[in-house]
Amino acid sequence: MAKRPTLADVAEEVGLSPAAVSYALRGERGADATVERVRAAAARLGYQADPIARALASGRTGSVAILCATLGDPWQRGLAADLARALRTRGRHALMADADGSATDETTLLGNLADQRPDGLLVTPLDPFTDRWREVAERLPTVAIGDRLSSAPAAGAVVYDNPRGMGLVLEMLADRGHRRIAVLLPQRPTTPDRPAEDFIAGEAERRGLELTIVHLPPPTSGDDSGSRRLRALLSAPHRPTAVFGLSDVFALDALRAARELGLTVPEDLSVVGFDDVDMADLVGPGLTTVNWGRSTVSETAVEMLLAGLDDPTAMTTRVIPPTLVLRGTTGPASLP
Amino acid sequence: MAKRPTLADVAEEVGLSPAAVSYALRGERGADATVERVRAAAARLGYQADPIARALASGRTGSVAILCATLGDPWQRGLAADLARALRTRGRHALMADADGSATDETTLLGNLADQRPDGLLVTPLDPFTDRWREVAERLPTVAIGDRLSSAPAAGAVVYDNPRGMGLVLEMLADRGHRRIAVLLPQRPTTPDRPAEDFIAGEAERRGLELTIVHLPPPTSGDDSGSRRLRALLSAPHRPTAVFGLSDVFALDALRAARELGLTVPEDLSVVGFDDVDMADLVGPGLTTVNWGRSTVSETAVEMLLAGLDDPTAMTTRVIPPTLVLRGTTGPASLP
DNA sequence: TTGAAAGCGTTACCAA
DNA sequence: TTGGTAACGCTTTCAA
Repeated sequence: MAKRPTLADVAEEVGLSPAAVSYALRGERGADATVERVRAAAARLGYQADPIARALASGRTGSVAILCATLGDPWQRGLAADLARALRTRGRHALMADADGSATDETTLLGNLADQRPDGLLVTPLDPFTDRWREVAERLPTVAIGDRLSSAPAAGAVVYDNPRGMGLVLEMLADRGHRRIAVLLPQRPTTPDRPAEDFIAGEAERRGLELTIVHLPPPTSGDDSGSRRLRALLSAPHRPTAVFGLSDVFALDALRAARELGLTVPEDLSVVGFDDVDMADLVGPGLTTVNWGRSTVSETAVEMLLAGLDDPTAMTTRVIPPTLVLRGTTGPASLP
Repeated sequence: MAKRPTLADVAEEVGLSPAAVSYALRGERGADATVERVRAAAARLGYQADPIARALASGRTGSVAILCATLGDPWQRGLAADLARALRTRGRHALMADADGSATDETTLLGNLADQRPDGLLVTPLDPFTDRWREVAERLPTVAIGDRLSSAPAAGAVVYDNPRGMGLVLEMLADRGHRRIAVLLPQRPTTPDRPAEDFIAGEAERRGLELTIVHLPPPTSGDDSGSRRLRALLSAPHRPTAVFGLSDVFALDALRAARELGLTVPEDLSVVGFDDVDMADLVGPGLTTVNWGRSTVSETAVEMLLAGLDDPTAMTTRVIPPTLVLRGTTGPASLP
C-alpha cells in the first residue's frame, strides 16, 4: 500500500521548498531549468496534486455541477451526457444530480451540490421562478438551459426558441388540415406565468385552431395519471386529430395511448414531439419533432459558463433556433 | 458576501472547542444537553460542514465515481442515471465520466477519477481484461457492471447471465424456423478471450443454426462503418432471416439498415435486441429484447459497493437473470 | 527569483 | 467523556 507522493516528497527530491515546487509545477514561476528539473522529479515519483487539498487551499475545485430536472427524460439524459463530455474536453469534470421531476428535490440537491463547492453550475430548471436561484447565482456562476432564471439576472441562459418551434409545428399541422389539436405540457410547480401556454393559445387562435391543453406529470417512474389522461383525451367523442407533445416523452406516451386504443398513426391521429430524442426516427413510423441540436446546446452552455467564470459579462442569453423534422407519425387530418 | 460560518464560529458561540463541536454535530460523543445546545447554535448560524475540508481531514469524500463505457448507448445512459439515483438515496453523490467507446480514454479517465479520491468506483468496463483494473481495485473499492474484471479479484461484479439470455433468443428464433442468423457483437479492444462469441457459436451449432458474426464499432457519433457493414450483410444473396444485436443499439442500427434497403420487419427480417432500452416497445413494431431489469442491476451494484466499503467480503459476483420480451420485430422465418 | 510560514476547515489521536 | 493539538496536502502572502 505505497502512499502516494506529496508535494513535500517532490520538494525533498529536488532540494527545494514545497512552495517553489508548487509554483514550478503550475508554471507560475520559473527559472526554466528549475521548472524542468521539478517536472522531471514529479514525473519520476508519479506525483499528482491532490485535488482536495488544492481545493481547500485555493477555494476552487475544477468541477462543475450539473443539476438535471428529470433524467427520466431521454432528451435530458442525452443532454447531460453531452454536457459532461463538453466539460471533460475542457479539462473539467462534472458533478451530476437529478431532481427526478420533484421541485423540492431540486431545491435540496441545489444545496447539496453547492456544498460541494463546484466552480460553476449548469442547470435545466424544473422551477425557473423560485427565488432560490438568485442567491445561488450570486455566489456560483450559473447557466440555465431551457428556461431563463427569472429571479437571477446574474445567471446566463441557453433557451430554445419555443415560440418559433411551436409556430412551425402549428403552421405545419394547420397546412395539413388539422383543426382540433391537443397540446401536452408539463405540469409546472409554480404558476406565476405561463408564457408557453399563453403563446401557443394565442397562436392557435390566430390560425383558427381549436386547442386542448393537457398538463402531464414529469416522466417519472410510477405515476400513470398521465397515460390515463391521454387515453381519456383520445377516446373522447370530439377527439383531436393531432397531438403535439412539448417534450418527446409526452409524444411517445401519446403514441402508446393511441396504440392501446387501436388508433392508427398517422391515419387516425398525427403525433408531433418537440425534442428529437435519439431514436425518434425509429419510433413507430418515425416521430415528427422539432430538433434543437443537442450538441450545439451543450457546447453553447459550457462555453458560456466557462467564459463567465472569469468574465461575468459573458453571461447572456443565447437562443437556439428550431428545425422541424417531419417524419411518419404526421399526416393530413382525416376526421371531420 | 457574508462568509459562511465555520466550525470555529460555532465553537466560539457555544464556548467549546472545535473538536467537541465536530463530535457533537456528528453525534459521535455527547452529553445530550451539550449536543442539543451545539445543534441549536449550528442551526442558528446556518453552519454547514465544508465537504472539502472534511474530505481532506478524513480521507473520505462521500462521492462514488461512475465510469461509463459509452454514454452514447441509451441503455447505459439509463443505467448511469439509475446508478446516480441509487447513490443519492443513500446519501452519496456521483462523479461521472464517459469513455465514449475509447479504451485509451477509459484508462485516462480512470486516472482522473481516481485523483478525485472518490470512496468507490462503479464501472461498466470497455476493456475488462487490462491489468490496470488490478491496481485500481486494490486502492479503491470497485464494482464492475456487465463484465468481471479478470485481473482484479478484489473487485465485485454484477454481470448479466448472457449465456441464458443468448440461449433464450436462439431457442426462440430456432422455434420459429430461423436457420440463418446474424449476431452483432461489439468490437472489443482486446481479444484474450471471447466467451460470448464462443458460447453463442457452440449453442448455434448444437441447434444446427448457421451463424454469421459481425463485429460493430461502439455506438459513438461519427463512425458509420457499422451501418455500411450492416447494409452489406442484409443485401447479400444468402442473407440471414434474423438479426440478433447484442446490445439494443446494434439491433436498432439493423432496423435502420433494413429500412434503407426496403426490407419489411418482421416479414422479411426478424430483429432481436439485448438490453430493452426505454423506447423498445415503440421502436418500429416494437423491438424484441432480453430485459435485465435496469433498476435491479443498479440497485444491486450500489448495494454491493457500499457494503464492500466496510467489508471487503461483500464484494462478490452477482448474476442477473434474463427475461425475454417478445415484440413485433420478430416473426417466423419466411425465406428459404 | 526563491523560501518560510500561515492558513484553508475539518477530523483523529492522545492526554486529561 | 472531554478538549487540546497535530495532522491532511496544498496555495499564497510576505520577506529575503
